[in-house]
Amino acid sequence: MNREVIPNLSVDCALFSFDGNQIKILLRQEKILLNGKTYNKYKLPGDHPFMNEIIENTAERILFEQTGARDIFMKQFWVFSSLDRLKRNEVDFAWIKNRGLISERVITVGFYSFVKKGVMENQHLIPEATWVNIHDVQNLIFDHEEILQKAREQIKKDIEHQPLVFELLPAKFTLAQLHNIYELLLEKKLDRRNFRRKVLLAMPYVKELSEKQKGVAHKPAKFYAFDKKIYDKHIIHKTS
Amino acid sequence: MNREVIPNLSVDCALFSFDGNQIKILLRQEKILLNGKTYNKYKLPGDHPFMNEIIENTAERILFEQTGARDIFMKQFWVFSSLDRLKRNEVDFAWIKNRGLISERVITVGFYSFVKKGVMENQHLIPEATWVNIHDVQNLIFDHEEILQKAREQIKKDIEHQPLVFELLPAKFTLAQLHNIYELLLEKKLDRRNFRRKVLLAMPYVKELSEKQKGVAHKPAKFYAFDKKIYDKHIIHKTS
DNA sequence: TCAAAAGTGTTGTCATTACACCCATGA
DNA sequence: TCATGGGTGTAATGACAACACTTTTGA
Repeated sequence: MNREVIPNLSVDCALFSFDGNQIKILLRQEKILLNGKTYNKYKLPGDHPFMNEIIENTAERILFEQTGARDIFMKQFWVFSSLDRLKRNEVDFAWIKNRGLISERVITVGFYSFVKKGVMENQHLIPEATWVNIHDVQNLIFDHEEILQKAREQIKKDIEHQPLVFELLPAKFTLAQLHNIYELLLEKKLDRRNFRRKVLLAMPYVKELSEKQKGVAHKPAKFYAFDKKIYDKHIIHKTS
Repeated sequence: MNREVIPNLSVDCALFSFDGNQIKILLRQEKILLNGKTYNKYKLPGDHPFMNEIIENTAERILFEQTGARDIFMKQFWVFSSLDRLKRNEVDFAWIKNRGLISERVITVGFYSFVKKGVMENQHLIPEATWVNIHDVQNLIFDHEEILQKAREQIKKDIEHQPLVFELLPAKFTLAQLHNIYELLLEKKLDRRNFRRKVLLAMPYVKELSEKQKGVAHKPAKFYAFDKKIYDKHIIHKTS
């Protein structure tokens, strides 16, 4: 592969995961040297596309490099082209200069992506990468706060119409987990009973399994699974 | 302004208009010379961003250059980065070479935009630009067919939640025109009575005017107008 | 008086909301 | 036996779909 990169374009990935209770974001911890002082900043993983690489592959490559996992769900959602996005802050700009300035003008394509906790546990996260609870995110470099915010807004829209949340859940999950994820991503309360009914009636592709939770100090919940085949059939039916 | 451009990035604009009956797309007619023959192709207007220009301004500049109009509504909707997008066809690639090859690899950001017919009529369209009925679009260069298609899909989603169609209508319009636009953009029939009721009840920002149509050989329709102030108030109320 | 589009109401169905109690389990 | 979260049903309301006739105008 041709390793020459496109200097004025990059891809940044907001990678989301769900640990059973909370939404987590993958951030890279960056120690930045400036005038003899070290600053700690966090950064969404990103990179420049190679000259002969489509941006979806760039995103895939970034995610693989950070997590060791492939076939992670992802979607481009916005292009950020502000003129000063790398230079709003002296410390941030030092990050660029310290790694050898490619260009002062980089337009970036934001991707958001979802990874299952189980997939992550089988892989080796690189040392600089850390999962941060979405409510504890701070100290982001460049315009990465804005990128993350925009990702969250886009996700709110997208999950209403597409079965994306299953990318965050293990193959077997309980309705309480599903409920929890929707509440966290949409940032609003959903009535538990109405939610269950809606899933069971309006999402025939969420299939009940025979298995139940074990070892919990309350009535064990049934497990469910997302059935892609039923989903595809269902959707073709809906849009025709 | 620094006129150096970003070589590997471009902006392409799918500009929509409504002539009262049909949706039109602005295309540039391109005569391409290859091996002594001339080929006719159509192209969405596009250009490279300047090195110190945000892509939204690039889109604005493109629209102004083509139509002479400013303050046209627009929105970025997707990034197209396929490796062969400029080279799928020998004739298309000749277009690039004939104007001085900047780069064989150009990733493009698609914008869609809406312009009112009235605005256009006060301006001077450049000679190469022509309004083509959306159903008659053919012979597009590069991947512009795909870009246009994706724009139309995005528009279908966006107009369900945002008052974008008013950007296509004159300040005064009839409900029949509004109905017509929705049917054309959504590519489906909408019951006329239900549509009217929904507009009148669910869109309080579509205000009835006292004026009526004149000189039509049937019962004259009332004019309506989009009231942005009421819309803004209404929306703040809805999302809070 | 005709053609053409504007304008208007009702009814049935379905989706959404609000809301409270019993169940199964491990500690 | 208690604490914990799982699981269930009903009634009221609102949104949406289907559907046909009368009105106003210019020709």
